Amino acid sequence: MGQYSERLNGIFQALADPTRRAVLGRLGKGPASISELAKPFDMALPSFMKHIHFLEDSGWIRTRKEGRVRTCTIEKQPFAAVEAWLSEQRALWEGRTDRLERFVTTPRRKDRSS
Amino acid sequence: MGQYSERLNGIFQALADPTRRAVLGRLGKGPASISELAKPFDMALPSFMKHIHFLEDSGWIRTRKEGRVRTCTIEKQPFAAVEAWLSEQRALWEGRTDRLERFVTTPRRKDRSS
DNA sequence: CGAATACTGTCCCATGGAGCTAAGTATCAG
DNA sequence: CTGATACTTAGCTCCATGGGACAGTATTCG
Repeated sequence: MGQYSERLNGIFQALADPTRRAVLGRLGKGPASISELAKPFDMALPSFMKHIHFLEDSGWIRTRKEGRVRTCTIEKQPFAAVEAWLSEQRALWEGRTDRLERFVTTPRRKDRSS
Repeated sequence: MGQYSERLNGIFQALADPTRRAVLGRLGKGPASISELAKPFDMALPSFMKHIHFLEDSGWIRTRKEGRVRTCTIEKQPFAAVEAWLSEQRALWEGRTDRLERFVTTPRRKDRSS
């Protein structure tokens, strides 16, 4: 339950940046080259590359260079890790829903924005 | 797909730290006071408080002070936000699994009834 | 060969994160 | 009133992150 903690640090931190989430969104549709990925972002290439490296180091993507083009593909393991964490958490939560009813049964003030 | 982006930044970044994940784990079992939450961590209280504030600012917890004791409770809405993001991502992914088969050799476990 | 393309390496800079200590405030117990 | 408890505020380090500029390398094209 707790020793892949370090891996989760990077996995979640990678998601904490909108550029990186957008890159994952794009890669979810299929592999792409660096410059193709970078195009939508108004950002210098070296800056953008840092995001790519972060995604690669944290395990979200894999990259491979052919000729002068580096192609990126998404990895699915981190999704599983995130889902596993959510499951654990939900299990705790649901193990005590009764005690929580005073808080959650009232309709939340927040929009459900889904 | 992208306008709650800012909220997700904080939501994910909050999870990028093991102390904060542990706090959420603890709070998943029920509300607790600051000092009760802080006890397991070898950390000065002000340092720990930053994590609490981070969790509160990002929406993961709510706190309320009664007398001199501040009690923290977990919020469920960020879970929904994370799950929504995962769903979006999984949808993209699964829309093209065929093209990905060369990378994904392991059987993909579908979502288990969330 | 020479030029364009696609990264890559290096350095700089501002901000923010994560930790600390020390001192302050506000209950609560006696 | 005094003292302990439970935070809170302030201010300080150190390092990581997210951005930039600029120059360099390595392919590919004409």
